[in-house]
Amino acid sequence: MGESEGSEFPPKKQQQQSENAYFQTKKLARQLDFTQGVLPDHPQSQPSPLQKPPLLVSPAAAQSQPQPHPQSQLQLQPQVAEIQVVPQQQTQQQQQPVRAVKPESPKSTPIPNIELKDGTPKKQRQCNCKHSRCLKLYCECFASGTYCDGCNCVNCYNNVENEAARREAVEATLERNPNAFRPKIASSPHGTRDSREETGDGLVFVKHNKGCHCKKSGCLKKYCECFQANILCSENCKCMDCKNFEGSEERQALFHGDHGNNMAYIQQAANAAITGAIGSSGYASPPVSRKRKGQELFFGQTVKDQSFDRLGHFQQGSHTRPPAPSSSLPSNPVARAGNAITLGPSKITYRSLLADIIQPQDLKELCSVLVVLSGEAAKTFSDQRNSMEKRVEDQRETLLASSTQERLQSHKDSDADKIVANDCSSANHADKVGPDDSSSDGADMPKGRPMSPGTLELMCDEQDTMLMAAASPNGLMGHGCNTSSQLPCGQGMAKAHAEQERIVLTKFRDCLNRLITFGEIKETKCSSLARTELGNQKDPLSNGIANTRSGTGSQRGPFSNGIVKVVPPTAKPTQMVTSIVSTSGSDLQKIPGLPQNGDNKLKY
DNA sequence: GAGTTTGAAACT
DNA sequence: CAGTTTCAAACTC
Repeated sequence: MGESEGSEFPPKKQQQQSENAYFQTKKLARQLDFTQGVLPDHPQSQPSPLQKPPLLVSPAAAQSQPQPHPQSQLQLQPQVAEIQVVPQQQTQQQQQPVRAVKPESPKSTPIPNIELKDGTPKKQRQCNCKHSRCLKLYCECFASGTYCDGCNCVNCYNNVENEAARREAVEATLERNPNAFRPKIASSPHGTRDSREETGDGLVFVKHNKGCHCKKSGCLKKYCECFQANILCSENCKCMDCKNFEGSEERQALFHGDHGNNMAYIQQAANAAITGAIGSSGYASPPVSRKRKGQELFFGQTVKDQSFDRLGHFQQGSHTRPPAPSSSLPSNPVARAGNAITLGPSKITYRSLLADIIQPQDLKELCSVLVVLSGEAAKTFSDQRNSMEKRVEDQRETLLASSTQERLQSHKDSDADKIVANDCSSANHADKVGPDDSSSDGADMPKGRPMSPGTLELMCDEQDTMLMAAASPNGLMGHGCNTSSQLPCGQGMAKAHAEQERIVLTKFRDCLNRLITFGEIKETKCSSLARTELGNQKDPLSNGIANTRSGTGSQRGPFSNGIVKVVPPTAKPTQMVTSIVSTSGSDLQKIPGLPQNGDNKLKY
């Protein structure tokens, strides 16, 4: 905390008086003088080509969990080739801040650039901080968890060169408010609005966590964080004379005739499609959260927003929003169903990138495959062990027929075998304990839902006996492995178990890897789609972001509203798993007793 | 571009 | 927690 002074900048009251001294100190520290005003490009003499590391990080991380090490969440994350949507650089003022609370208003919503963090991205925003050293939440860069880069700030400490001070500032900020770096706009389970027409039963309302406190802007200017975030004010707000509510004439007037608004939705959708795949609580990139009540954001597959309908959805009546409108103002109903979130009355659905890749039946099939694999491995090992037993027996007979000295040696071998046999016995004992344990363990298992034999079989470590018995339908494993056996069955079983486990885990790993691959493919598609469409947006109202399968005009209809449609991977789910599993090992297809049909069904 | 307004953040 | 101050963005001219 030697740097505490660094984070404890302008000592409150005396700041103005001692500002000179303060800055002098800081100048000493930085040996830089930015008091000359705005620097053209890199005021902080940022040496590294540090793009504003889309830090998405910190908010996301903070979102997902408490921050034991807050500072660590504000690190660069350069290697991740994640995609982000940033506003198109129009004017500097229009540049989209990274901060969740600073999305552009519909009026001036910039067209976002979807950029890969591979070096191509452009800077999102440039702050102009002068007195905060960019180490307070006043600074959008800092607030968003990014380093300043190319900003017009003065005396900036929000850079790598001043990481220590920065870290201090982060800590201090988090100390004041542990949620400081979390997204302010969040969807939360809520729900009064009927969503039966949606796919799910839950509702999620997007709203400002803290709410705004506007007094004069009517919440219809970008001073208002809610408005800026393109959401309606909620019960969290303590605003006065709010006009940012469903049914507000002023608000409608604001949006009517402003087709540019739809860019916001495109941006939202694109962002959501790209970054939101992780979940609603994912990255806090501002556009993701941008949403308007009564208007739907569609991340997903079925986009059915109507740019005009959204206004039609506004409640009629009350033009004077009650301070706590939530009850009467069902803001942003978001129906969540599985991995899909449907917002609002229309059908904008948020879906995970993996939503179409894996389905319940696929999991069942996968489990079946793994079970079969396990059994096959057990059988194979049993056969091998049987042959080995035979060889050992033969050798033993040979030894018995040899000389006395040889017999002595034979005894030694025999003792060794006995030792192993004892191991086997003990192992078996352990195995025998297994079932008992399993019965007790069973209490630990999910109750109410008995585990399937297949699942139990997969629990190699915990229930060896059960596994071995069940995994060898022919009773192979039980053969020759009892406490009286003089054979090294303990080793054999251990090996068999290990092999079973290895095979199962290997296949499962392959499966997961392929799943990841498919997810990445889909993500890539989404991002390229969004980029393409956002780059081509001419008439967002009529075209918006089209279906990636642009050739299929028939599918264009529902997406002719400027919302991204996330096109699922070409592979069908079942085929996907088939691929995932069967292609991971042709040996699977040789397993007897399994369907070997050559059709598109699963082939293990 | 300068000045004003605004509301969040910071502080008391 | 409420009131005040500081701050930077939004806005206006």
